[in-house]
Amino acid sequence: MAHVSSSNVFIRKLQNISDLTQSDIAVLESIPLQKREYRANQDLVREGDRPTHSFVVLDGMVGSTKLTGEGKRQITSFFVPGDLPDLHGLHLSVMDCTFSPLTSARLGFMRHDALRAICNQHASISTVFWRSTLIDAAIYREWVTNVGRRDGYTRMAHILCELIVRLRSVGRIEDHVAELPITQSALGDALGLSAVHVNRLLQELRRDGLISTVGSRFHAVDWTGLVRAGDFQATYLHQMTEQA
Amino acid sequence: MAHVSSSNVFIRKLQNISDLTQSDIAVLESIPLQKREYRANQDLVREGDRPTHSFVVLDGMVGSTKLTGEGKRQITSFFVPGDLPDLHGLHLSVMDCTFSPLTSARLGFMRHDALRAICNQHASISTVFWRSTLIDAAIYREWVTNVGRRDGYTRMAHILCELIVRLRSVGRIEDHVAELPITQSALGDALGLSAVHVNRLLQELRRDGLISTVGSRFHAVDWTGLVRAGDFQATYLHQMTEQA
DNA sequence: CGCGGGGTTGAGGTCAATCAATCAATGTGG
DNA sequence: CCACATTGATTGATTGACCTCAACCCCGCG
Repeated sequence: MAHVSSSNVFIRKLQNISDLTQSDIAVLESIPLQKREYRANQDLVREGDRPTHSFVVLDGMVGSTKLTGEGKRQITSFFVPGDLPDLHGLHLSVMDCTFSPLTSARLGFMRHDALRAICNQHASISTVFWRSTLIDAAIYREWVTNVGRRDGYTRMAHILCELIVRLRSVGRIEDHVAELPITQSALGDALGLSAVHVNRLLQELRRDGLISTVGSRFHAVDWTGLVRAGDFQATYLHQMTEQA
Repeated sequence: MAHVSSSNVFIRKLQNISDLTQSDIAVLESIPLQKREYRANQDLVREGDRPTHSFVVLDGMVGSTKLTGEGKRQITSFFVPGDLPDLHGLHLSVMDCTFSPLTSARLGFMRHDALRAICNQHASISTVFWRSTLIDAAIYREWVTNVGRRDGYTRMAHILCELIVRLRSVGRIEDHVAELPITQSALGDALGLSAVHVNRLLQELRRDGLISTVGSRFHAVDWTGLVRAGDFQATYLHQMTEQA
């Protein structure tokens, strides 16, 4: 099940959100990547940390999480292969959230000083990185809306749509089948719902013929139905190639 | 009731989040500002638009809002004087949310091409702008958490704390009294709550001696109590000068 | 084999939504 | 200047979405 392009998934993602010249790509490929493997729930970067590296997701899924004073966890965003979850650390010295893998994951770490040097020398790359963080922000905005104003059923369908579109854009999906080995309780923490309720919502989505699951494989049986049920419009993902 | 520094509130805000050199400031001051007045709820920029300008809030409050398919409104963030709500338009061509003033407001519009030119010539200013958008993103993250995992009472206290800190950092607050002429239903749309419930929560906060209100003036009678009740830590605002 | 994590199910409780009135403040046209 | 409309705040009663608690099942694993 080895995927093509291990370190290149990151370039593929950036190509998805902007036009890169050949020389840009060459520069990006030259960035030294320190690769490491993680198991789920091993914290990568913690709230309060002052990291010296940012990382790219090569395989698996990562979540940015926050804990409330009451000890409840909120996942504020998912990150899929190609994403740069904590790129903002480049200009925000102290982390305001924790990053942890939601599945076993392979990550590539890049030194901040190397990234800064590249940004200074290559305005176009600086812009791409900026743009990447802006899309993250757009996703956060959508999540505020999702959690704040959509009911559980819609919310769940919405997040599945988002994941499927994002995974597809980096070639991690054939047809409408996504490999999502995340727990229902992680889904709950992302949606602001309890794990129990997540379970029932998934049953409802299955009953309505929108999805089917085998183990950790999610199949969007009725994609247009899922999109409709999830009140989902992909514009907030700001991809260059529009998804169906 | 005229405030000092009309167009300079924007520079003051940027100084709050980074070190600016005198020459940076001179450049920022040279940006042509087209000033305009708005009344509450007049849309400024709409979801789907491709704006050619970004704007700075000079007076009043602005919200970034989204509508769900069901017609429910979510405010995904508040913006106070000095803020650049749609600076992301510089690198994200099509807007994924609508900006509208929540109070009567005075705004200053800046041409994108002028901003891009400045970013190309002054790396430090480009970085400040980037950083500003990253802080917006950090606020969105906190809002996801607030809406997703805190109960109404805490949520309300939290947002009041955020507003007070942000307003204070641009000199819009004496003591702990904030002028917030926004409606309770706008507060509800920001918190993912109904206007009715907002009303009851405010009563509770008053009853508990945390705030008092006279018309649109919010007074944080017991600031530390409010901070505690709101589970509020200002680190996510990434201000250089730590607030008490 | 026993343990533990994750998924599933049922029952009961609660926070907050909805519906519906009332009231105050403001504005408007005749 | 007053009848009337409008907007926002407030209150009460009812409903419902989702939570919590608690059990049970399944499966992989030491």
